[in-house]
Amino acid sequence: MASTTPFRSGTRLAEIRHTPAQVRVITAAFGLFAEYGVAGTSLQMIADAMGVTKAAVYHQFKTKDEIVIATADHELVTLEAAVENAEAAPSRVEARRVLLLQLVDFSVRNRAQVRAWQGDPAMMRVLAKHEPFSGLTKRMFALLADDDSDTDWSIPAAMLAAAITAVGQPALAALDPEVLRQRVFHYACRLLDLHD
Amino acid sequence: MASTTPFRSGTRLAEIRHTPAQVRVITAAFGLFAEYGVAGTSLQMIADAMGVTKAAVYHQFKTKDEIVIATADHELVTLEAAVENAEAAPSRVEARRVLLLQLVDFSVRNRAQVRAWQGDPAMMRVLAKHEPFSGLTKRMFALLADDDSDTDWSIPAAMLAAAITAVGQPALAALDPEVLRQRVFHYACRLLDLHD
DNA sequence: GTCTATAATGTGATAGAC
DNA sequence: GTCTATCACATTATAGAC
Repeated sequence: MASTTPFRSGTRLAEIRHTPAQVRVITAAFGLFAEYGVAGTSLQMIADAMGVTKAAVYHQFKTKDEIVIATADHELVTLEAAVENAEAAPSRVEARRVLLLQLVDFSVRNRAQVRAWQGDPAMMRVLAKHEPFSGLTKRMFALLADDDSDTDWSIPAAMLAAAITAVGQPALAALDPEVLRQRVFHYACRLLDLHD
Repeated sequence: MASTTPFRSGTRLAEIRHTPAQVRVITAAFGLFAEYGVAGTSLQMIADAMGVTKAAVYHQFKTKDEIVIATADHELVTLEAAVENAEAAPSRVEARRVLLLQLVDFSVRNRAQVRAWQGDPAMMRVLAKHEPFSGLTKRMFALLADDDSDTDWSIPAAMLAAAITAVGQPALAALDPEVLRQRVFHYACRLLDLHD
């Protein structure tokens, strides 16, 4: 039976079990969400992309919202690992550096998906009610704002998050990933007044 | 620089005639687009927000895409004015400064709308095929990149555009507009290595 | 300009056969 | 797990009355 789960501070680990069939739905759905938005993606489009019928998709997830949450959880695993790496850093300055590097790396590797992920109202509506997401956001914010000064970090943090996801813009699609990684990291450091 | 401005080749002025009834549709639609996204907003929702029926909305615009384009044009008038003000500046440094100030001011005044405007895939799909928008984007980019160095401005320009629209994030909703304006401008200048 | 009525299609979702 | 078939409802869109 389910005894008291060893989750630390209410934040559940995003290590959720998904069957291979569910992962296929998640992969197809996430790509379509990035291209057409959550509201602009129908179950029929997901089924067509997988080469199956709507009912087959419904056998894996009971509702469309469950698919949205599952795609989010699937990505949150990577973000959670990045945050945990940063939290394990020896100093606060180093922790910020590690977090930034990993956020940039994560965004560059996903590009368009990351941009849609934070821009879509329908996606944000479900993520706002999703504890693992809000918990991760708080931990990231704490890492960024944890310094001696009495600066209000809410504005630069919000601008940083938005600026990093700019890697998904069509105008930058042709750029080499390594160049993009380095230069986005450089400008992100400048935004936060860090040395890179 | 201001003397050589007869360059309106193909770029139509966004002074498009809209009847009062059409403006009422545009206003209602744009608010809903910001909250639910374009794909997540139905004609029924627009009609309900206006207190009329669907057919009354259809009488003003033949298709949903026409409503999307009309809302864009309605906002582009303000952006166009900002670009023209910047282009009329006496120097390149001053032109950039004027453009930045007006972009920030415009974004703060609209907040959530601006964020949805550039984040929604459905909105971007119609704007990409819309010449007045791509023309304005090119003129803004030219103002930002117009300097002596051989720097590639595509990355910081994309990050800047995204960072400015961060003013629409829910976490910053409670902040005083004037504070938001000043601090976003400050960080935007830092991103571009300008003095503010 | 706004209404009622309706067409044609797409939507999320369910039931039951294989 | 996937399929066919179907449901109730919402969607874009049209036609014609007031």
